[in-house]
Amino acid sequence: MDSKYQPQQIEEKIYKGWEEKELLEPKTGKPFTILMPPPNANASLHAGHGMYTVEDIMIRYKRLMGFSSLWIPGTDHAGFETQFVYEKHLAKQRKSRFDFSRKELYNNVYQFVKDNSGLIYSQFKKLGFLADWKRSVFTLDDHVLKTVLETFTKMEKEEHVYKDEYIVNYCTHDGTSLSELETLYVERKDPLYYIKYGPFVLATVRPETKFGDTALAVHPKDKRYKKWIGRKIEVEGLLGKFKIKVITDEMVDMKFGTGVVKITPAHDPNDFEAGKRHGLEVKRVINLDGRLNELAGPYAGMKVKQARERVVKDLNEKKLIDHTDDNYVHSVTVCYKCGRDLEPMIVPNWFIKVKDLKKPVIEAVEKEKIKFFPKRFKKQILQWLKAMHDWPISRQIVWGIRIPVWYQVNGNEKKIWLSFIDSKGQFKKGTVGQYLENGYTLDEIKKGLQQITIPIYKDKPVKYIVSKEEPINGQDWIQETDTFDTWFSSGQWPLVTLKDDEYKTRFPTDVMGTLSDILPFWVSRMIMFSLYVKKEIPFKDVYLWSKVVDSKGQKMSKSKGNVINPVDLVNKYGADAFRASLIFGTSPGGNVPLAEEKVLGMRNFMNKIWNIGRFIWMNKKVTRPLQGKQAQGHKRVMVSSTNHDKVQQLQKEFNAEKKKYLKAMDSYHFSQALGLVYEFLWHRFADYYIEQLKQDVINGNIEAWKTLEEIYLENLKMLHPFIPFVTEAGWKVFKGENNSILTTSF
RNA sequence: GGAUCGUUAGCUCAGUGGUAGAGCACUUCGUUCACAUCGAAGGGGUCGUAGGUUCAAAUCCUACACGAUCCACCA
Repeated sequence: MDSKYQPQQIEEKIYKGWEEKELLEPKTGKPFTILMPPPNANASLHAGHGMYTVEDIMIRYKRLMGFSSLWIPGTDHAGFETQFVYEKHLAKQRKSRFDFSRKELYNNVYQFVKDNSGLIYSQFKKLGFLADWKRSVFTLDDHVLKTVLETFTKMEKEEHVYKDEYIVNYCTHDGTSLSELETLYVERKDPLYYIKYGPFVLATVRPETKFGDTALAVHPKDKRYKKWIGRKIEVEGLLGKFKIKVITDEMVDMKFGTGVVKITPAHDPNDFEAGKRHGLEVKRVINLDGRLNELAGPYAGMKVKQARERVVKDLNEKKLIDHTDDNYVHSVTVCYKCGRDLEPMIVPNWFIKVKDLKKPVIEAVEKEKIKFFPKRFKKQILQWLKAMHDWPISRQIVWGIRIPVWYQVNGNEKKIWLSFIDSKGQFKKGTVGQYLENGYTLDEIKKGLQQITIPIYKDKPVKYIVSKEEPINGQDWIQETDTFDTWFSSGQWPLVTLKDDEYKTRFPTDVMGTLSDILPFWVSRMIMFSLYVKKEIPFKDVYLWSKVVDSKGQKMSKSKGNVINPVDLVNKYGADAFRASLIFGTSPGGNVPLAEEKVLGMRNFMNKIWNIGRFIWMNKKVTRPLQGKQAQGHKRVMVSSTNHDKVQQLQKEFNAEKKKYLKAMDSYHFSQALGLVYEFLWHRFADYYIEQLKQDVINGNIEAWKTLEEIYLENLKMLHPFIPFVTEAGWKVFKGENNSILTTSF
């Protein structure tokens, strides 16, 4: 045995040994199952992934408790995220997604992901994860597609799905609508213009949307404007005179601005809601490309910001601006990827009605059929579930699962808008009818198709069918180009990871571990899908682990430059030290500061563990039968009553430690459990008992030696879930190279 | 605006009615004898503020201050 524990030399070998002996796979016993939260397929390890250690701790602990532990890994295609990364990659080659048909683009991204995947698994192995890698599931695997499409079909049939125009946050640069998760808010100072509007003055930061105004609103209790309510007023605007109705709505804040608001349903979420309440016309003036359209007259074709400047300039010239407040601070919704302002836009979207679907979810959480650790997250998820509104599931990107909806072309030629690349490589944009008339076949259009957009025609909607396969008379149908929101597929994770017969034995799974950030987006949806499809909860417990932050408690981000690469730390100090530093002295659901000094401290602990074993091992030889004077000395030690008492005391102290340990482990108090063993092994077992019994052990006191060995090995087992490598290495020293700590039990 | 969490040693954080703790940092001493990636000893905190409950409060309650996060709003 080396006097220093050197993880670099043995970790890889140990892991290989587990693989060769098939110890990553479940053994017989009562089932215990965890589904690994799927990281992005093309991701590489970041500090946050380190917290997966918590699941490894559970898996290994249960294995040692005699359970049939199974940890199923997987990767996520991460739609928007991955396409974004790929597009940046394209940009370097001075290309964009508009240079490709959706089919080409999809295949390219697929290849890109394939080329970059697998890395994270090798890094997970480096961390020692005891997952059954052979069972890895990718969210675009055939059987996953099958399940996801079936779920959608079922939902559509049972009327949980609808298509509607909806106001979404739309990034005109990335060309897609964004989920709540993908939006950020930034505080910003923008001029607030007080515009003369007929008899009123009203405040707005977005004068360029005034061409889409379809009403003015005041608060019902606002006495100042009582005489105008319900009347149509005449307004002199930039495009001449027009009439507009004055309505009342509670949403108007009398104290803000002048208390009069313009309602622009097509370009503001609140106005959209108000428009619905009052049955107002929805007048779109900004197109999806971020430019004003023909309703804006001379401003048509201008981008939003440019149009705003021109409109303000022209309003000023016509003396239609009363005054401007230049110190107005408000928060603006921006794209979390490109940082540009998001445009509230009317986009046809597929929705899931959540009202009925979320009911059983709320019930399951309230009745604690699913428990949360730490407990406070129960409140959080309930709050979110209650506020949850209909879920837009379509995304205008290609990297994902294409929505299995087919629109009828025949009779709708003028209603179906699309873009495609023709056989000569020319980019085309317009209605399908326009190109069919010009001699294109539907096949050619489909081949080079990029995107189709079908507005809602309320009087005569475009007919569609839901079908996993292309309808037989394919000539007449064209498939939706939108893909599902990533959460739509990852939300079905528990429905696609187990084998059919395992749903009888391993479902619901035991624990779902994840970061509290995605509790609403992911966890609640997994519960929802599972209850809908399987009529059963997907997991019994939810464990929310900590967010890994830097040593000052700051979130790690590239822009701050405080990103710590876990791989470097593992190479330097060993996987055990890294793992222990994420668990030792931390609490779940909070922050874990990751600092090199802490990892170093834990590395020292690993070395201590190693050297305790080394001391005991080195003295094993001495306990052989002794002769002559030695034997006399030996005998004398054997009968020493003080030492006998010490041994008994040690045994007693250990029993108490183990009891506490088991209690902590069973209640997910991993930090406590590790701290307990740390304190016992180092400061009681080594600093006190070994020092006290040292001479006796060296002299060959069998009772003392035997007790030290037994208790040491027991502590290795207890530590094994946290620090698998050093404990396995120590175990092999005592039990033989071919033995594994994983085959023992408590 | 609503909610949740936090505020404890120089730093990062455990501790949840009964003698204030850990890691790192700091001071002093000790190297052949398992480990200097070590050991021994020590300094350092009126546990955010103000009230209350209690024989007893860092811990329970109330209010406030500050910070973090989530949700909503933001014309």
